[in-house]
Amino acid sequence: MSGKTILIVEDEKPIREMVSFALGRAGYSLMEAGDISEAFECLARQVPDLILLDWMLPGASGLELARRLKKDELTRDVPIIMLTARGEEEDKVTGLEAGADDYITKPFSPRELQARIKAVLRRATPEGEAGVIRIDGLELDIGGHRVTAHGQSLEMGPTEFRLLEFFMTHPERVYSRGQLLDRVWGRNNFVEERTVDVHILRLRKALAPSGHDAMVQTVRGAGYRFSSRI
Amino acid sequence: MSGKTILIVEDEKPIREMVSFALGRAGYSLMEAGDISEAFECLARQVPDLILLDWMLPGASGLELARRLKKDELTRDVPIIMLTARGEEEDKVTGLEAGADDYITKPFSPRELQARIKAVLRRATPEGEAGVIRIDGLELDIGGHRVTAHGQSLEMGPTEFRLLEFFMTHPERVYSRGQLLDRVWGRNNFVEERTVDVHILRLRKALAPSGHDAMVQTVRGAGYRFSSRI
DNA sequence: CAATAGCGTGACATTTACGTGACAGGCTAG
DNA sequence: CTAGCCTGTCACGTAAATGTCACGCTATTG
Repeated sequence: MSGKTILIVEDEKPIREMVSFALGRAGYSLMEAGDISEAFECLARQVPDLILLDWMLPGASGLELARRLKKDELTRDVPIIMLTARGEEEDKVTGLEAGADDYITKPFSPRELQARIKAVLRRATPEGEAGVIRIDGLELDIGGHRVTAHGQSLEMGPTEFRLLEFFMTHPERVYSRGQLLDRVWGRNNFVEERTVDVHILRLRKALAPSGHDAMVQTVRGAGYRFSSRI
Repeated sequence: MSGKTILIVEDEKPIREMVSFALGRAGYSLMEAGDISEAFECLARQVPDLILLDWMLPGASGLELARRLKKDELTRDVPIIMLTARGEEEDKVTGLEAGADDYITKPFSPRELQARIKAVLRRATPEGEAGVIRIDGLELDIGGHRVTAHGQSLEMGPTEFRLLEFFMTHPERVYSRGQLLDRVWGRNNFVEERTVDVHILRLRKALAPSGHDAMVQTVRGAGYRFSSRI
């Protein structure tokens, strides 16, 4: 439907074919590469909209490739999702440092993969340019990473900002702590669910000066909701 | 506490019992099937929230069952976790293509199983507009976890909300206290049947401000019914 | 009419869920 | 290196929710 092009760099053929099958059916255009040199061939032909990059590759590692991609002017803005084997948790940190936008632990399901891809593409697309969301006098400038109410600037930490960003793009709906961890913190991380409470508290404190803290609502036994209605 | 229902299809009884024990203690409602036909019996009775599906089954394979489940309208959206023996890597690919959402390699620990189940269930809830059910001026917004009547918000506890949600998705039909305990509280819990009465009372009180409490009707000797007709 | 089973309802103890302050570790800038 | 911010986790107190019971009312049965 969208016709986005995705490059997958993965040396294990079964996985590559599975991904190719699943994404092809989802309407994406696929380019496949089994190693680094093939990857560069593909990149020379067309700059994809997203890159799926295996962590373990013959020759140079996926990490190295990620670094090089992030240095090149042409591929700098192409989001990267790393594919890692289970238990390489430390690698995750290095991978994200190298410029990866997300990562998935193998084995993963097509459904999960599609969800991640959708999420990453949504984050990467020019939505950031246009983005000033305004609800009930509260303004969120995504590009400028700024929150204002009645001209007054509201200060908050990065996590609170992401939380508010998610809330303002998904208002009037309840999200459980688990869902918020998925959507705001990123998937498969090992953060306690109660941590969400603390950041909700911090977000409320940050919104308090303008009185918008009342929009962050607790739904007992269900989760939290951002709403202009009482 | 969530009361999600899980169907396990597995011919090896020891594994089935281990899983059943572990998940039962974790608060899930279990349905067990030893083969394909038993699986269909269970599915006819109730559509579960998740299916644990053994790869090797007598008769048709788990793969075949997965395919059929993904074709049926009712069970299309139910996530499936495949249970495979070690080293069936290719099967895994095929299984995921067939629509499985995840897979676990035997032997697995109850802890790992629970983690996977939790993860899959968390992702299963779709992003799209969860429907708003409206009966006779009473509106139930499932996604927003809200009940309104004529723009006025009606407050109630979590259990009352689940009860009303069940009633509004199954109106015009009488349910016994036992059935309500099964469907709203979840199976295998040890709650007195008379407790249902109390929550019916609380639900009626919550609906009273708009006069919709009359829709919760007592059928003497049989149970309760939610109906717009008097 | 009396006896009885079924149901409504207020009260209460316990459990659960949530808000909140405090704190240690990590990261960054100076 | 140090100071300061951000983050995740914990512990504790409080408010809400839950399950159970007892009592009384009501419909049903004989």
